[in-house]
Amino acid sequence: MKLSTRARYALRMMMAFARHADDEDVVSLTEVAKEANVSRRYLEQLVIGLKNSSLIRGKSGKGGGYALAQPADQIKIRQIIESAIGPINIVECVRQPDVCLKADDCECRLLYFLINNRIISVLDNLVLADLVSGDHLKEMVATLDEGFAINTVSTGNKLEC
Amino acid sequence: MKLSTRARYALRMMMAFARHADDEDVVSLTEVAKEANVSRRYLEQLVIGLKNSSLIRGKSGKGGGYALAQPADQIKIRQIIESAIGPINIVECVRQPDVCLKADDCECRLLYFLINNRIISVLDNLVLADLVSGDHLKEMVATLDEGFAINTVSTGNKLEC
DNA sequence: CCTATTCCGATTGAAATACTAGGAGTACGT
DNA sequence: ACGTACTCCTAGTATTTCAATCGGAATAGG
Repeated sequence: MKLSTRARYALRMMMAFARHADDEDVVSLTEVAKEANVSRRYLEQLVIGLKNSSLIRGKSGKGGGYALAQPADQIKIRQIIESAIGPINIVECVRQPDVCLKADDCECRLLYFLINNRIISVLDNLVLADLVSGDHLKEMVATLDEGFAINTVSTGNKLEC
Repeated sequence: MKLSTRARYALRMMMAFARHADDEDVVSLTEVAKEANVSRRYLEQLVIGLKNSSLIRGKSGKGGGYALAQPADQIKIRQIIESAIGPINIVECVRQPDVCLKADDCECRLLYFLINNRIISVLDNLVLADLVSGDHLKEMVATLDEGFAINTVSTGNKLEC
């Protein structure tokens, strides 16, 4: 039940492209990789998905790189994540009932379906711009119940998120 | 982003125990394994977590087995799943900000925190009894948006869910 | 023509997951 | 007392997924 690095790096990259959206210029993966302290080679293969989903456009050759293909407030977080790890689908049977004999009358599947939809609905209702500015997110977190208070004490030294 | 077999088998087992809750009797893993078409040996190690969380009680020796330790309407789905796979935590930094240097000011973490809470809130608001009867679940699914309609055509021959 | 980049696929390495197996301890029935 | 059918505990293996590396072709700017 973990979100893979593929998804997390994709988000980070998109945030980097969004921050440079003012420049007409593209941003090279070498830059992004340095900034995020991640292997450029790895980002190279993740970025392909983003491009195939038309979220960014690439420019080859020297001085090349990537830039957002759409405004940051029109790119849903879901699109970014799904372009990195495929359709959100916590259990196979949710989207592909044909993998399971009992799928059409399975209580568990209803549960899985609900969970899946909750996840999708968060990701559908947030856009890249929200992630860059953070204000909207902070509001949403603030409206949560007491028991769900976010812990903000960080004492570590690695960079993980 | 998949729900592991550990979690799914744990749910299936709990459903089996819940169905026999009328009998004062316990249900053996041999039976459950046969019913669910899964290795008994594997279930044996999954069931330990359920027992340690006091969701079920075990009875050793011949004629032994397991039974719910609480009424099915007081066991949250979250308890079952967390006893199988540990605390719901889609990214490390959500619960343990100390793994990341930037955790206390990270937009991504806010996003991960929101997703995590959505998942937890579904699992907290459903109980084992809901899973056994299915009515409550069907209601909840029915209230979802059009776009989220559940597909119920099953043509497969395996048992996956 | 040199260099910095995107672009594409294959391969390796590491870690998590799924499952198997051995065997000790416990209780019931005969 | 003995066989049987369980729980219970731990170790090991096999499989799959994930993360990351690598080689190299194509593209474009200077």
